[in-house]
Amino acid sequence: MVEQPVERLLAALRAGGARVTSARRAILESLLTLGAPVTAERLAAHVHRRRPDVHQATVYRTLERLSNMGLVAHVHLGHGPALYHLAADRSRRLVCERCGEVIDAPESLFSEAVHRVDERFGFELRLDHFALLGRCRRCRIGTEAGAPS
Amino acid sequence: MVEQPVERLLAALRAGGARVTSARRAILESLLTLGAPVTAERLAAHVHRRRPDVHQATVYRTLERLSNMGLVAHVHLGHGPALYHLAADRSRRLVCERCGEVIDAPESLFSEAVHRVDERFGFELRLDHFALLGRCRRCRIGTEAGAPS
DNA sequence: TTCGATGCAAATAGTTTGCATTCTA
DNA sequence: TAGAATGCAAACTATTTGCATCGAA
Repeated sequence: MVEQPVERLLAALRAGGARVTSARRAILESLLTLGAPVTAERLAAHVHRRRPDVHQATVYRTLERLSNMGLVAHVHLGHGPALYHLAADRSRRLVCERCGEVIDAPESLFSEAVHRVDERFGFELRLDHFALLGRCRRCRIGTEAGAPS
Repeated sequence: MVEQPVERLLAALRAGGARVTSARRAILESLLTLGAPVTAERLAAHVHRRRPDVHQATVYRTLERLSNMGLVAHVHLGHGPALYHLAADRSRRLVCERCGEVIDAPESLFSEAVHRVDERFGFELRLDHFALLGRCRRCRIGTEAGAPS
């Protein structure tokens, strides 16, 4: 939404041993401008408007690189494409499997469950990796049958 | 593992208005025999051993039908294929994103979080739809960097 | 005897990869 | 100027679909 420190991200890239290219700059600018979790395709389309030469494959490769460096993260929605967002974003995404609405829920709602799983199984739950699916307020009313996907 | 009431599942199918075919019988028998969450491919391979004529597409269509009827459910592991299992199984799967180990955790561990999400957002969380990713006891030791997928 | 189910092949969606070329550090 | 990053096309994986045929109810 608002202009953000692209330079900080680029510096982090460089610090991590990666190279700062114009394609990566454009991709990060778009990611910041869009401001919300986006599919690789939507991100690529946005980048394309200014830089038609930047290929989809580069977007994927850049997102992978950024993921490995911990700068961006992605969640899977099941059948659809993954959603990418800046890793600084600590909220959990509740996604309605019916209408697609995305709700940002604070991490803290799940901290107890995460703790219990750790205690019981020694398993470190990472809820940021996947979307948390379910039904939003509107969709759970009057729709008992026929769960998709 | 052990022999199970295939007939009960077939009866449920019939009761739901679906037809009982030899392909569906074979698929359900395999699903019961395998006894654990399986990919469509692995299930199809198992079915193939006895019934080489049953096509992959039929396995997918049958799984979809069974899902719609609530008899089976599936979880997504991210990049890989979905895992299908009998819906009667109420446990949640913790999947190590590093070594792939699958841990069955009781639903109850998450009931509080589910409740809180409901209270706060009116959102009905369905944790059975996705695998819960993280790191198992072994893998979280000595591996701080480089989270895959 | 009528639709639902199937087999087959082909299409599709999303993502990855090989390779020659380009550009950053 | 070495090696990382890119563009492009092609491969790939998981899944879906169109269509003619078959078979359960």
